[in-house]
Order: sequence, then C-alpha cells, then structure tokens
Amino acid sequence: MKRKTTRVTSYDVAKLAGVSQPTVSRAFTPDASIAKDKRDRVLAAAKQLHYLPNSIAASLSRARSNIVAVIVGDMHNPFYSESLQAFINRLQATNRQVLAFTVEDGRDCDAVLMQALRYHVDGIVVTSANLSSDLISLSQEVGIPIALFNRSTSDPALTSVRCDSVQGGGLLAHAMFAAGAHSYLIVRGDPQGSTSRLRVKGFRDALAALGIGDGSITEIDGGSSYAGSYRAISNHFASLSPNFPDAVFAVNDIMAIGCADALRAKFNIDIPGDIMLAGFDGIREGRLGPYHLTTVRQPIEDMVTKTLELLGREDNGEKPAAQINCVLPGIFIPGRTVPGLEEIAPEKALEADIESISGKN
Amino acid sequence: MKRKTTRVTSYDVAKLAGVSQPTVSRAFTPDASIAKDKRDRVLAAAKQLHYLPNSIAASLSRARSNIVAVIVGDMHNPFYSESLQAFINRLQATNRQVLAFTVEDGRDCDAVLMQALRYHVDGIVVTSANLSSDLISLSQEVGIPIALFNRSTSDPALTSVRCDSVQGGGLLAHAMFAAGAHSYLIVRGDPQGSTSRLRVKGFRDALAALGIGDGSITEIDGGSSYAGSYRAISNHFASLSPNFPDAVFAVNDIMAIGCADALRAKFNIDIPGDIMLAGFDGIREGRLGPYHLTTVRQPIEDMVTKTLELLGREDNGEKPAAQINCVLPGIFIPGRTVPGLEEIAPEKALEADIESISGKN
DNA sequence: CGCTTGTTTGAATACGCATTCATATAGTTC
DNA sequence: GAACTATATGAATGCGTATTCAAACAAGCG
Repeated sequence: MKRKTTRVTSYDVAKLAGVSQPTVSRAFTPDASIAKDKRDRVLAAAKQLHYLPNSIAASLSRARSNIVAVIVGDMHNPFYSESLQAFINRLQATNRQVLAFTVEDGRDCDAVLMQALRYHVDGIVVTSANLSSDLISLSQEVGIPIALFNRSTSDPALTSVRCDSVQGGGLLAHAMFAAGAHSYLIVRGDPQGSTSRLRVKGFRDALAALGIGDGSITEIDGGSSYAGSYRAISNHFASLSPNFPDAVFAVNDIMAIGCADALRAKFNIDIPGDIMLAGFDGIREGRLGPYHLTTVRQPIEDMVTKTLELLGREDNGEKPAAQINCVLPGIFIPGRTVPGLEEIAPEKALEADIESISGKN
Repeated sequence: MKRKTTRVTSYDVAKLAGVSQPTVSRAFTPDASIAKDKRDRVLAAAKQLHYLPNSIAASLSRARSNIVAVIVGDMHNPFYSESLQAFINRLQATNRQVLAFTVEDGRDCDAVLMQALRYHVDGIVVTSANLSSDLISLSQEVGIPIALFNRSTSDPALTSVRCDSVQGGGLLAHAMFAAGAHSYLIVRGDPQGSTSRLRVKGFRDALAALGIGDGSITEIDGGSSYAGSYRAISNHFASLSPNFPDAVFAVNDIMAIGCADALRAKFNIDIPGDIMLAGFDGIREGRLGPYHLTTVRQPIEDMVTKTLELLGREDNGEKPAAQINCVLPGIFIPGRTVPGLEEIAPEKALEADIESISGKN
C-alpha cells in the first residue's frame, strides 16, 4: 500500500487538454513549434492536475541530465565550501543542478566519481582530490568530461582550471621583502597536491631573485589544515625560541589563521609587529577582525566560469586539440599582517572586509 | 558528430556474457537471486566493456531516485555549510546522492523547490528558507516528503527537526547571570524566522525567572549576518557610550563574531573583561583563538540523523498520525567570552578547539 | 487554381533499466 | 522414482519523456 499517489504524467495532461502527449512535451519546451492557444490549453490543464514534468525521464530520453557533479575534497577548508557554493549558484542560474559529493581526506575519490558517472551527469568538477588514472580513462570511455578545479595535472586527458600559484606566491614574497623581512618560514600544505608545491616555488623563486638565499628560508609541514599548522608552528617555534623568523608564509589562509592563533596564544607574538604573516586563497575568514590577512585571492567566480565553459565545450563534443590548463592570476589583497600595505584608508578597508564576509545583507 | 560514444547498455553486457538483460540487472543488485558463476561472468563482461549501470534509467524504472535534495538558505552563515556538509556525508555513506540548491537571502525558495520536485527526489530538506504553502501542498500532491531543518513550522503537513532554541537561550542566560551580568543586550536575527525569536524568548524567559526585569534588557536587530551585527552593535554602542551593557547575546555565532570584532575594533572593549558575549550554533569559526565563544552547540549530526530518518519514514508511506516536530537539546559550550566557565583545563580546551576546527587531520 | 514553403500535429519509437510472471533446473523428501 | 519445493532464468512489459517522421493544414505566389 505504498506511494498510492499515482503520478500525473504528460498523458494525463494530454487527455485533459485534448491533445497528444508530444504536444504536452512541446508546451514545456521553450522554443518548440507549437500554436499559442494549444500551449495555453496544455499549461492550464497541467496546472489543474498539478503536473510536473519528470526530469529524470527527460534525462533518460534526451541522454542529457542537466546535472553537474561537484566533488569536494577538503571540506574543512572554507575555500572549498565557498567554491562549492559558487558552483551551485552558477549552475542553478543556468537551470542545471548540482550533485554534490565529498571525499574524506586522503580517501580516493574513485568510488565517488563512479557514482557520478553512473548518473550520466553532463560533467564532473573535481576539487582538491586525487583521482586514479583508471577512473580518468573510464570517464573518457563513457564520454563524461572531467575538469579539475584548483588542481593542476599532467594527465593530457584532463582539463584543469586554477589560480596562478607561482605568480601569487611571488606577490607575497615581494610584499614581505618590501616590508623588510630577512628570514622566512614557509608552512607547507599537502605534499601530494600540486597547489602547495607551486605556491612555495613561486614564493622561493621570487625571494631568490631578490637575493634572499636558501639559508634564510625554512620550511615546515603544516598538513594543510588549521590544526596541523597550529601544532607545526608551535613545535617549530618552541625549538627556535627566541630566534624567530621575520615572516611566515602559510600556503593557504586557513593554515595562516592557525599560525596566527598559535603565535599569539603560545608565544605572545604580535602580528605584524613582531612577525609578519601571509596566507593564500582569500577566504572570508581571513577578513575577520583579528586577522585581516594579507593574502592572494583566488578569483573564484572567474574560475567557476571558466571551468563550466570548458566542461560545456567538451560536452558538446569539441575535443580540445591540446590539453587545456587554464591558469588565472591571483589578486593581491593587502591586509594588516604585513606592515605598510594599507593602500586604501583603514576604515574603508574594514568596511570592505565586513561586507565581503557576509554578502549584501 | 556529437557524442559518438554509443553508450554501453546492459544488453551489450548480456550479449557478451551470454545471458539475458535481466540477469545483468540482477548481477548488479546485491540481494538478487542469481547464480554465483553467472554473476561473475556478467561482472567480468561489464568490466571488459566499461559498463556502468545507468542510475537515471534505474530511477525511472524503480520510481525511486536515491537522491535527496538539500536546499540551503543562508550560505554565508557557516552553520549552514556545515549542515550541508553533514548531509552530504551521511547520505553518501548510505549510497544516496545530494542534489544541492541554494536560495538567495530573501528570495522565495519556490522555484528551487519546484526543480527538486521535478527530479522526483526521495525527499527534500529545507534549511533556513521560507516556502509558500502552495508549494507545500504541491509536494504533498506529488508525494515527496519535505523536512525542515533548523526551522519550526505550524504547518501540520511539514516535518521539522531543530535544536531547542528556548532551552539553549536559557542556558546562556543562566551562564551570563551566574557570571554577574546585570544589564543585557540582545542582538536579534531574521525577524521572519522562528529560530531567532525562540532563542530570544528562551533567553528572556530565563532572565525573567532570575529576576532580571525588562528594563535591564535591550534588543537590537542584527540582520542575521556578520556585517549586519557589526554595524548594528557599532551604531548602538556609539549612542550608548560610555554606558554599555554587561552582556551581549547574539542569536547566532556568526553574529556574535561580528559583535566581537566591532566591540574590539571600534570601542576597544575587552571580552569578557569589560563585556561578556555569547552566541548560538557552535560553528567552527567560533572556536578560533581570538573568539573561543561561549555558545550552545546544535547537535548537527543527531539532527541530520533524525531528519533523514523522518524523511525515510514518510517516503515509505508511513504517514505520521500527527505532525512531527523533533526538538533536540542544545549543548552548552563553555568558552572564554563569559568569565568563570573553564570547566576543562584551558590547555585541554584549546586542544579540543583546535581539533574541532579541522577534523582529524 | 496548382504549386511550393512553412508551420502544427500525432503515431510510433527509443532511452536503459527493474520487475512481473511463467518456465526450467536443481535439490529434497517419502 | 514420483511429487514437491526452492532457486535461476528469460520474455515481455512498464517507467515518462523527447524525438523522429510523415501527414495535415495554412499561407504565399505566379
């Protein structure tokens, strides 16, 4: 006796409106060839019967689901929940749906990717997760395009969109150097991912060009998380005390925040008075009062735009001749964790920060 | 010449394995009645052909999609992105997918809800959004259950799960009173939603019972956001100066954080030395070093469990006799924004906070 | 008026799987 | 070995839509 609500189908509507089923279908298709009066009759009948076109059936029939899968890796990093949010908003605006997946840290995203493939989604966005080449070729086989978001890849079968980590790292190095830093500490992230590596590279290369030798730069492993960085920098500074570096570069904002909290709580360090600090990503949390992180913002909106454009292009069968690795420049955001950078009046900057944290409410 | 990848179907696999199509279907169904050797043959053939069962087709055939829609209202409040994350994790673990939607602040979620209904999802979770009664009855008509998350409702057609705002508000009132507060400021949230109203009620009722009269309590409107609260409390305090209240209760954590930032930046107020502060929700941001908010945590995991249980129950046709409004108690989290509450050793509390911010990385 | 062009329409069918039902096979019991 | 029972299998069908395709019709033109 389950689900006695016998579904209303397009046939029911057709009967009531005195037309055929295909006509009902056409009535709900924007550019279909159908007489205005018929469409009106159909829509009226549909409303009367509470008819809702079944998108599942439509997907099957059209061999196109209007669904995009978004696989998010590190949901503990606000950058990725901001990204997910951006994807949802954008896709929703173009009448597509988001099938959302998460992958536990370190777990392979293969199982999850498989799920997405089964739904014959129009495309798959993979964020901060490592996928096996088996799955990549499977997706090729099935004909579902995959795009990496904020990850680069050497696999020619994959499209990727990311922010220019090298350039961004360089911007921060220049800022800290200009502010007078002599000795540097780099707090690395996930050694697996390309992102951390490239940011560090950009940072170090720029310092090298400025004449800062390797002897003035130390690297420690912050595990890509708040807690990891908090602990890593605590341990490191404890062993160093009181010979601290002038500047700390954490490869992302959430780690920089962890560093800030640790330095203040455990070593009573003033930022930027005693030590300057920079992050990367431009997450909203970095704009909170106690931080005002100097950072490089990833242009999320543009990256989302580009990602969806590339996915759509592939989906239309336009196989790119060469691999597409779209790299967008990062945007330097002067904060208060590196001295001498207030380009806008402090009060203005504060206002902007406040707005950026919670939209236009 | 689009999409020349002619899909591999169960028929192709059947042919290769030398069985019928239903046998292929059974091979992929866990508890189906099928001989082991056949299943192996089928699975081998499937692998060889890169066959992936088409979940869309299965949904259509089974009249059950294994998809749950989650509609999130205020994505700028981390509580909701944490909730979304919890839903994704939980559903994924039970082999179901999440179709994620967002609703702009203030916009009606009707259009979005309609989309969800069209996909014939198994259930819809609505978070922090207001839906019209038209849509509610439509969902009834179509037979798709809806559950409200962190929202209560008087509509008997709806199921809801939320945290006990009244009890939680009371807990905070007691804590602040015990810490010696005499005059109170309440920063309200969205006047539309029940959540803010009930938290304020719980807070005020408890204070009244403790002998604090209305004359000692002021309310201002914080607009439910960081920026709104920041500005509201700034304006209010500017007009008050220097006669400030002893205690500020913001109806949610993100607002409390906004208050903390404003009080510190604009009035150089020490928390809790000069003024104590409390929030509500238990978001991760509240555990960051500069805040350590005293708050009431919503038991998200339990709430998610309960929500899905209720959705599933309805989906199986078990129409509840009466409306179900599940209310779970909030958990008092002693922080450092109300004095005298460190029940655990400070260092332990700090460790716990650090972990809670970024999982077990 | 005959012809062509263009627009609507409905009959038929495909999409890919799950399920029902009837049949066939293997296994059990007396 | 007959009479059952349990288990496996395949033929046929349904899920609800979109899309052919051909027929019907209206309009435009010489």
